[in-house]
Amino acid sequence: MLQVQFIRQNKELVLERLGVKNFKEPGLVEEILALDDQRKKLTLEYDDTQAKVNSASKEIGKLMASGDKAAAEARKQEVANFKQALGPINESLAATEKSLHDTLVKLPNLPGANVPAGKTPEDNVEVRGGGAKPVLAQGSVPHWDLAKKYDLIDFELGNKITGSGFPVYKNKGARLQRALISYFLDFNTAAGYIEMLPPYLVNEASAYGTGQLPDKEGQMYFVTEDNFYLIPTAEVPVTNIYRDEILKESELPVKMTAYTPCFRREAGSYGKDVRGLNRLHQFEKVELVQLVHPDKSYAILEEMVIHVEKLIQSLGLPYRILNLCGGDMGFTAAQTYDFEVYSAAQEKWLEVSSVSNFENYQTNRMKIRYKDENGKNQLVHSLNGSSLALPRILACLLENNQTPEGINIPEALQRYFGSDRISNG
RNA sequence: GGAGAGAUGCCUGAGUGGCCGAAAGGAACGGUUUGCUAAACCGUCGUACGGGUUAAACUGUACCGAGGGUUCGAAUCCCUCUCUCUCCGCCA
Repeated sequence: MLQVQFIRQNKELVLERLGVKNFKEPGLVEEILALDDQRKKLTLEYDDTQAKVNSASKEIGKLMASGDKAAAEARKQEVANFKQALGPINESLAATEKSLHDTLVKLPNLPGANVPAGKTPEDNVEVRGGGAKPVLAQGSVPHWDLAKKYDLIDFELGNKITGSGFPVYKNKGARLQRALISYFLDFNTAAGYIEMLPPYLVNEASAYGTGQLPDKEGQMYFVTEDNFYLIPTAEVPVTNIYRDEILKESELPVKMTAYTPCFRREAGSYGKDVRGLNRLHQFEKVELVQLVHPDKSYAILEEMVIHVEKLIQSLGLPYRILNLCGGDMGFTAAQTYDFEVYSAAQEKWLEVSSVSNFENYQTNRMKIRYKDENGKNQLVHSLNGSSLALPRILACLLENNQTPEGINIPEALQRYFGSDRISNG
C-alpha cells in the first residue's frame, strides 16, 4: 500500500497517476487524508491523557511509600476520571485506524513515469521483439495434439486424478519440464540470483504481504483445516522471506530465484483460451525476486527485462515485450513488462513472463526496510518477474519446433534434456 | 495423535507489581592504538506513531508472541488464542 505521508505530500501527483491507472474511486484520496487527520487528533488526545495517568500513577507510588494515604487516594480518584475519558477516545482511535487502513488498502499502486496511458490490452506498447516466426510444414498441429502424438502430456488422466487444469506430464514431457526448470535456475544463479526452495503453502500474513489478500482470495486455493493458502506464484513465499526485516544498505540488492509449482483457481477462465497448456490450475514456474535500493529499482527493472529476454532468446522462440498501459497493469505494480512468445500452430501470442517493479507498495505492507546512511529506516523497492512460466513455453517449443521427424530441442536445453529431439522412433 | 516446557531487543540471556524500554555478555557499527592482522580501549547500538524544529536538540505514547482482564500502576498476576521446542507414537 501507499504511505499516507507520501499521499499527503503529493496529493496532486497521486490523483494524476491514479488517473493513468483508470482508478475509479479517486475520492478515496481525500477520505484517507481526512481519516489520517482524525487519527492524529485522536492520537494526540489519547497520548496526553495517558501521560497524565502515567505521571499520577508514579506519584501514587511515592505517596504510598511515604505513608500519605489521603493524598494517594485523591490521586487515585483523578486517575479514575482520566481513565473514564480514555475509553471512548481509544475506541474511536481504533475505529479510525481501522478505516484508514481499510481505505488505504483499496488504493492501487501508482503507475511509474514510463507507463503508457490506456485502458485495455490494445493500449499496451510493444517495446521490442525478436526471433522469427517459424514457417510450419503442412500438417503441423497445436501442442495438445503433439502432446498426444508423442505421449508427453495426458490431460484426460489429470481430469481423472484431480480435475481439469491439472495435466499429467509423462515420459519426455515430464523430462522436458525438469530440463526447463534446471536450465532456468542455472541461468538465473549464473546471473547472481540466490536459489531458494520455499514452502508451497503460506499463511495469511504472507498472502497479505504481497497483496493477494485482502481482495483476491478467490484466486487462491485455501486449506481450511490449517488456514494456509496454496501459492499462486513463488513471489509470495520468496518476497516474504524478508518480511519485517531491516537490511543493511550494503546487503542490497537481494536477488533470489525459486522454482515452485503455482496454483490458481482462475475462476473466470473459459473458451478456447483454456485449451491445452494455455491456462492451468497447477503449473510450474521459475521466479525472480529482487529487493533493491529505491533509487535503483527502475534501472534494475530494465536489467531484469534484459535477463528474461536473453533467456527467451536462448530458447530460440519468437517473442515480443510489452510495456503495459495503466489500465492493464496489476493492482500492486508500478510498472510491468509482459513477455509474450508466439505459438506458431495456435497462431497466438502467449504471455510467459511478467516483470514488475512494485516500488514500495509491497514492502510497505511487509515492512521490508534498509538502514540508510543517516541511520533512518527506509522501505526498499521490490521487483519480480517470471523466468519463466513453463506450460506456455512448452507449448511454443512443441509447436514451433515440430517437424515431420519429430520435435527439435533447442541447443541450450539439450544437455539438460539429454537429447536433441523428441520422436517416436 | 499423547505428554511436557517455553515465547524478552540482531543473538544468548537476566528480570515475579512502581527505581524496566528493559541488566549482562556477544555480534554489529564508529573511533583510538597498530607496519599488517589480531588483541585492547572508548563510544554508538530497538521499532512505530505523535508533538516540536528549517533541520536537529528535546519531548509524549505504545510495544517484552497476540488479544482480553485485575490494579492507581503489569515484561512481571489472571484468562483465551497462536506459535516454537523436547519426549513418545506414526511416517517420507
